[in-house]
Amino acid sequence: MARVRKTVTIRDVAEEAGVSLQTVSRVVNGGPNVRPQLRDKVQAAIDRLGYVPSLAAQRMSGSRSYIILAINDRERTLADWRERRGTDWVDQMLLGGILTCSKHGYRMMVELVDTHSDHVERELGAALSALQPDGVILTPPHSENRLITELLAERRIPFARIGSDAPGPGIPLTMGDEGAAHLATTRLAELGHRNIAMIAGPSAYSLSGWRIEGWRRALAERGLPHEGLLEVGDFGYESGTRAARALLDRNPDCTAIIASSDQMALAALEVARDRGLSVPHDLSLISFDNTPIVRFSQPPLTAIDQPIAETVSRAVEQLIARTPSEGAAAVIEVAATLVERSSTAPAPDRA
Amino acid sequence: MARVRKTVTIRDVAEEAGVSLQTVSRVVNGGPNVRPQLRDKVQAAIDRLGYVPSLAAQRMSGSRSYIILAINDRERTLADWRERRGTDWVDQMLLGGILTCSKHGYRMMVELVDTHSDHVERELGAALSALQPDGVILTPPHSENRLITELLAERRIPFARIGSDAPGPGIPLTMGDEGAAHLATTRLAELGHRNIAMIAGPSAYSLSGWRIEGWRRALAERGLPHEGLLEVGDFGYESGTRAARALLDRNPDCTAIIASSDQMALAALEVARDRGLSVPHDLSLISFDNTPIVRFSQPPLTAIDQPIAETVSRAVEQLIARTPSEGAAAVIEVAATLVERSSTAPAPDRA
DNA sequence: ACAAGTCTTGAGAACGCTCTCAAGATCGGT
DNA sequence: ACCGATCTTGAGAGCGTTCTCAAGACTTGT
Repeated sequence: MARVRKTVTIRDVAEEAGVSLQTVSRVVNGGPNVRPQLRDKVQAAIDRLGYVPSLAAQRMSGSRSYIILAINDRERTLADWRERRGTDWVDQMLLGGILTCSKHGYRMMVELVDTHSDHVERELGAALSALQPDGVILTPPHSENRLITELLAERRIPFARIGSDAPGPGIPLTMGDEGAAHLATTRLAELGHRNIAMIAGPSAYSLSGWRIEGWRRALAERGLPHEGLLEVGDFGYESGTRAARALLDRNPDCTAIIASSDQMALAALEVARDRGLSVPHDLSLISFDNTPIVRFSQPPLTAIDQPIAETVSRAVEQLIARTPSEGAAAVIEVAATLVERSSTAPAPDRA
Repeated sequence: MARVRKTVTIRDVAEEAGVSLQTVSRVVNGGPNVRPQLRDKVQAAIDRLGYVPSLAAQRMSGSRSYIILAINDRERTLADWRERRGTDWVDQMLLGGILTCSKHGYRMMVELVDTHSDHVERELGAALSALQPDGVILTPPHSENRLITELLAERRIPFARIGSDAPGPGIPLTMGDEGAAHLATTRLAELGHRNIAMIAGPSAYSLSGWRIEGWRRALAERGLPHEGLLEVGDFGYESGTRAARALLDRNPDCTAIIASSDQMALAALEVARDRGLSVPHDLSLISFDNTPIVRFSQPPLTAIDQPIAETVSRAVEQLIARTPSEGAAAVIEVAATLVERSSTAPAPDRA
């Protein structure tokens, strides 16, 4: 491959191959109706020159921008990040997206948007105008933000809503939260636990509700109680501490807790330790997320693995396929799985 | 702000304000020589229409692309990510970069490149041609990859080399590895440890060497031994297990270990536990990285905090300032700090 | 062998922006 | 007031690509 001094343009290739710009463009984009012989000749010139089309120019000429924009909550992301909180949400999502994007010749960009501000519309609008992405991926808690979904629908930009199953524009994807909570609860019930508590996430997240539902359903199926066994946190460590304390104070018989985030679970673990409760001997713990921090705690936590990367990957594929997003797309569900480690054990005997 | 149906272009603004395109462009780019009165009028039109210049078009017209490209090692990143290994390198780097970029109106993109393949040049070349970034950030182990740095220099794209202090094109930035290792070692020596071991990283990373140097220097300053106290790992958990075992087998008197990554340190912690050694009572541990996993282990680990975000942020700023990268830039060093937790204690008495 | 397609190729405009350069307006010094 | 210098504004070209549309080369059916 020849060393390149100046940017190689489609014009250089056309000249090199002795054809018109249009023909080169056709070859590059795999267009039909090009004689095989000519196609080879052009391809050879492309390889020889190391030509790669400029994204900017492609975008300019009215075709796609080949960019997928992923929207994250700025506030939360930054807090997690600055304090090294241990959420690998961005990691998972970005890498899951990047991989799938690049497989299709797309690129992924991350945008942090502040949900609470009333600038949302402006911030997002600016990003959309500047980037003109071919698709947008919304993550909780943006997924069901009216302002955002409407803006996107209005601009006719295909978008995916992760963690939302509501009808409306955009492709909805969920990670099976109801089922996962049901699974975790059932697993604990099978181990003999009868007072299974839940530390839920904030109600602004739909998935918080789904998880509560799954937990309730499993409990109801077995005639187990749920009164007084629910606490709400904000996914953060401190809120987990508060919730676990309240739960344990109120329910001396509680032998199992499901936490809606790894951090809250770790906080519960700490609370248990403080009170001389052994995990899993006296108290079983299951967390949601399965981020890396949960593998190295003592004991390592049993956790529901949220298939973030896989979900984002699916979202990207949907967007690239450009499903005619109009007409209520069916909800895509990527199932979460239970990763058993050492924080769960049969309920202690105390007949 | 008016609801936008079609993309607002600079032309719309010009019309709205009754001026020429050029004038709008000047106002947008803060150009000089525009009468305040006119400037206000144009600005009003911009706000009214919600105009935001298209990145693609800006790039096309020969100005900057407003894109900074961050290059990461594909293999390593993907392994870490798939197995949820707990490196928050990408997170830190991306977010540190995004924040600083957006502060200056730039965007950051992440590219995963495979160092080992001989396609490096092609892969990277393609990314550069497609994106035409205004600057590139190289992370270890790419920072000193000749093929890459030469390609970048040749294309006259300003770039930063993180974790490299070698002379040559590109802005070198380091995180004070030598000093950090020296600091950690000294701290342990002050606690009375006399046999302080190090589990280093692979030699392909310059920082591995720097850390060894810092450790050696601190040891030498106090007349402490280093023979047989060095093991090399690959930053991964398993290699840490191997190294810790070898170290402890060979040096029964070893009471402190510095590991060149959190995962290797956690592995050492596990090895200690297996052998009935209490951390920090029998064995002190200090790790490099300070990723979130290290806060929730038992005990939480004392660690050298690598200021990745800050470093990337500095790199971005340098690139945007477009220092005439020619002419050996001075090495920029962002100092690492020691975060003391509970894995370090005075050396056990065994006179 | 001829009209009526179908393939293949190319010419030229268009995308939204910034650059260069020139023209008109304003200013300062004598 | 007058002339050159400086400010302010605008017209037009050009960036690298794809789109539309038309022209020429080949087929095919009768």
